[in-house]
Order: sequence, then C-alpha cells, then structure tokens
Amino acid sequence: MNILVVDDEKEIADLIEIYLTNENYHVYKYYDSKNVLNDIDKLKIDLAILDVMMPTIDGFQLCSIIREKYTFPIIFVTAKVEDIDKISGLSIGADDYITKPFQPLELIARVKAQLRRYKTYNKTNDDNIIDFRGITINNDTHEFIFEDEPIELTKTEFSILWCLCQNRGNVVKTEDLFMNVWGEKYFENDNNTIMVHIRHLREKMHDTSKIPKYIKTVWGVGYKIEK
Amino acid sequence: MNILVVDDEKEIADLIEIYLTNENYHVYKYYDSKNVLNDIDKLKIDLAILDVMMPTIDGFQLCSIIREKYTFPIIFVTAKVEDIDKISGLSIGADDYITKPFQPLELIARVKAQLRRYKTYNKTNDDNIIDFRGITINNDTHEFIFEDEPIELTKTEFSILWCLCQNRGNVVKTEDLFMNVWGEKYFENDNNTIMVHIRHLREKMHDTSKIPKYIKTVWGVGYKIEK
DNA sequence: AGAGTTTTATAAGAATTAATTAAAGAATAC
DNA sequence: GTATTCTTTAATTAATTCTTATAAAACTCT
Repeated sequence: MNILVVDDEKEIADLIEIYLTNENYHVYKYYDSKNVLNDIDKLKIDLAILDVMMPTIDGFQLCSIIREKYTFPIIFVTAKVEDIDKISGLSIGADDYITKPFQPLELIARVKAQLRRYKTYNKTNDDNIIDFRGITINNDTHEFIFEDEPIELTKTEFSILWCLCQNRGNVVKTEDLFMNVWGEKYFENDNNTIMVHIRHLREKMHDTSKIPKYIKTVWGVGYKIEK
Repeated sequence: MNILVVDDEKEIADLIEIYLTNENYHVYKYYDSKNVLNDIDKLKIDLAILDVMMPTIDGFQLCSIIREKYTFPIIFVTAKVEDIDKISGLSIGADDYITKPFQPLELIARVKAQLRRYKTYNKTNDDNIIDFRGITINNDTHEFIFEDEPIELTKTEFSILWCLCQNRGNVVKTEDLFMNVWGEKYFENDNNTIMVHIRHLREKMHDTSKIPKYIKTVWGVGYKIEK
C-alpha cells in the first residue's frame, strides 16, 4: 500500500512517515504540494494524508486537483480546528479530517478504516486487471486475452500466470510460485508439477522453451515474464 | 438515502434525526439495538449512525453483527472519548468515530463524505433492476423476464441469478455465491446444492451446460454470466 | 569434455470437480 | 392437516485437470 504524505512542517511529515512505515505501508513524503503534482501520475497512491495550511498550493486546492483524476481516500491532518474548515475539507472531497495534535494510533486506525473501505468493501478495483505487451489478464472475469485472442486457461494455469504477471519483470522463485498458487510449502519429493503447467502455458502462448518470448526460465531460481 | 440511527438516549437520537431529515435523508430511528437486528434485513440501509454505550447489545457488538452481512458505512457517535475506544471502534468495521458533543454540521459533513465514498466513488451499482442481453431481473418485484417472456423462479433460484447478474461479466466464486445466497459459510462436506439450482436455472433459460449462452462454468472457481 | 544437476517433453493414470438423476426432507400454501 | 412445491441430499456418471513417472535435452562446473 502506497501512502502519500504532504506537509510543509517537516517534523510532522517525518513523524507520520515513521508511524506508517512501522505498519508496513510504503510512504511517499513531500514537503511541497508542487512536487506532488509533478509526480502523482507516476506513483500509484492508495491513500493521501494532507496538511491544510501550506505555501503556494494549500491542502484544499491540492485535494481538489487530486479529485479531478483520483478517488483514493484523502485524510486531512491539520492544526485548523475551526468547524468550518472541517466542513469545507470534507465537502471538497476528503474522507476524514483529523486535528493536530493527534494520537498516532488514532491516525493509523483511521488510515486503516479508509483503506478497508476503499480496498476491501469496494469491489471496483482495477487492481484485478493487468495489461502489458499484448497480454491482458483479468482476475475478476478469469479471462486471459493474448494478442487480441481470448485463451482458455485452467485454474492452476491462471494462478501461475497471474502470479508471474503481478511480478512481471522480476523472477518468481519456484518456491514462491508454489506458495502463491497452492498456498503451501512443497519441496518434499521432487516436484515438476509447475514445469508441466509452465509448458502448457507456453504452448497456449505459442511460445517455446528454447527462445521464450514471454515466460523465461531463470536457471536454478524460477521463472519470469518480461515487462 | 436511508440512514439508520441507533441511540438509547432518546434526545440525541431525535436530534440527529432532525438534522438528517433536514437534509432530506430518510431516517430509521431506534432506541434499542435488539429491534434493529429484527428489522435490518427489511430496511435498505445506506449508512448507520450508532451510539456505543447501550444496554443489552452495545454499539460495538451491533457493528460487528452488521458487518457480517453489510458493508454500508457506519459512524459511531458517542460520549466515549478514550482513544482506545476510537481505535477499537474503527478496527471492528466502523468508518468514522465522532465524540459528543458534536457540531451538527460536522456530523452532516461526515455523513455526506461517507455516502459519497460509498455511493459515488464506488461504482458498484445497487439498482434493484438489472437489464441486459434480454435479461430483466427486478429485485423489488422478484420478477424475471427472459427474452420478453416472464419466467417463474423460486426464491433460491432468484437469489443465485440476482447475485450472478449483479456481478455480470465477473466470476462469482462458489463460496461467495453461497455466502450471498445463504449468508453463511459452508464448505463442510461437499455440497452440490448450488449445482442443482444452476441446472434448474439453465433449464428455465433453455441453456445447456455444454455450450452455455448465459451461465458459464469456470472450472475450479465458480460461475459467471456474460455481460 | 564429462559428470552431475536442472529443466523440458510426453503420456497415462489418479484425483478433482461438475452435471445429472432421483428421492427424501422441509417449507409453504390451501 | 393435507397437498403441493421447493430445497437439499445422495449416488452415479461424465468431464476436466493435476500429478506422477520416465526419458531426453539443456545447462553448470570442474
């Protein structure tokens, strides 16, 4: 989970970063709104924590700009305790509004609540579609479209391909692949089950093991699919 | 929009009702948790405002019970200002936590923010009529019209078809289907109840299991109805 | 180059999972 | 209270998918 933190008060931003990192969130920290706007399309933000009072572009403006394109949750954390500010903040598209000084644990709890609402309760996530290099794989419809042709995959084939696509560009260790697909540890007796499935996948993708275009073997490690 | 308000302090509940009614929300007001549980399946709640400290079933318990079946936003409004209570409340499934005394306008703003998140940003449409590909299914009247012919469905058949239609295009896992129709977990001994109902549905839709036009089997996963 | 290791290919049997029946059990309506 | 309809269970059959075993090929290292 990637969380955007924007606050011109460095100490506060740093503090929030510590709390969030501690909970294993990945934090993109900015002391200036302007830089956020340059980068935001590149980052895949899941939630934003914004300060209100900042130079040049204030939190409310930033929130409005973000909302033109994105629907991830936005939480204001600010020293402005006036009710009218809370109401404005929530009205322009924020999901929550916390006033400083705040309890770290409360902030974390609110972050978690928002992420739960956004990710778990909300079924419309495009996290379930991966699209690259003529490959479109959709975990909702269980469809695999390869070079504009729909291809039927079995459950196991789909799981393996899904796992490789999620980690596209990176090697997936045979063991990790096994864990991901079967959800258990293997490596008792020799197991070439995965190889058989990989072969089937390559077959369906008109790929060869000699010079594979898609699923490459990384000797002694596992498999990877190029980005 | 239907809002559930539960508070054993009548004055507070009445006050909240006034604010909400003023904003043209429809309010279901309860002074007792028990009655809520009796009625909740009949009401079509979009958001709930719960007090924490109540006799017999407290707000936290009520929240947990609601969350077993529903994902609409829940806001706690309570005199308990302890941080640990806020954190617990948010952890068990609430979306926001406001402490008494609260500003009416802030409450309204938070209600609106939650509803916006739930309704607007969340694309999952919960209309009661779904119409596509010669299928018209109406969850209010429980009517099913297939290629201009009304077709009688039993309660279970309707629930299954409704669930598939709501997720049309996407695979519905057998387990999820079970959860949705029977509202409980199964997976004890194997259970082909669903298969029998699916067969009946296909029969009524003049469909076959070999080359189904409508309800397709996704091996090892579940069923889906094409968009 | 050769020994040892790891991956690939192939095919067949094993194991899963789904569909079909028929009938018993439960719920509902009359 | 009985009849009817609906739901579930159970047993069987059918279809699909997974695993195993084997042999062959490719790679690594000395």
